[in-house]
Amino acid sequence: MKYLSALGIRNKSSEPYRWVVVEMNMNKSGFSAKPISRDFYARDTETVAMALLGKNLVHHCSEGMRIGRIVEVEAYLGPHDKASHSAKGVTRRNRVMFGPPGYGYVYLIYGIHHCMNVVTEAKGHGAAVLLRALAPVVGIEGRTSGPGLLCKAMGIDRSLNGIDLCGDTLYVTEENGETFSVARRPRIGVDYAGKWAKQHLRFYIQDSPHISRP
DNA sequence: CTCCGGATTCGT
DNA sequence: CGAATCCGGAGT
Repeated sequence: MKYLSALGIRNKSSEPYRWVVVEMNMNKSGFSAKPISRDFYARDTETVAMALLGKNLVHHCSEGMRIGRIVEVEAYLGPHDKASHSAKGVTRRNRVMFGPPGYGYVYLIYGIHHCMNVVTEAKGHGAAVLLRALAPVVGIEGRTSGPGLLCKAMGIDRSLNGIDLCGDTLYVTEENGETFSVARRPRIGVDYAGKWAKQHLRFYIQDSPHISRP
């Protein structure tokens, strides 16, 4: 059963509400928005990366529903991309990247932080898009700019590695927001990757105040 | 088994 | 700029 629902949103009690209209349906957690389809992910990785900008990431976790609008991502193209985890071939850690599209690849970095990716392209390709920053929408506490902080604010950790993003727990939804310009820059923290470090595979919403780095 | 370093963040 | 802190991947 589907509903159109208007959510009143404010991040601080001193701010006015703004209203967001979303298509929702019932699931085990109560209300949820509709996940985008697997076909969306089964495309060229740069295309998926840019298309993710402006969409909402939704997580129904034990503390309730959390939603953030995706404002910054990085594309990791496959085994030929020396900055990608998949450049080392299939391993225990990265095997989700080589699986079918539309699944979450979540790993621990520097022993402290989690990073969340969405798997793209056909099964076996080994590509993904890293989610780097969100704008808070619903249920978010703390900062959301930077891949580790994004995961912390959304309640995402390695227990969600391999999760089906076409399911009803963690997924991406359409958002009817304002139009925006997309900026391209080199990816962050991949200086070891030679010429691949120079490729402009980081995408973000121009002028968003929630970008992790300019 | 040991060793090295990382798609980061925070505090100095 | 260095510490935190753990695990994956490579080498012995």
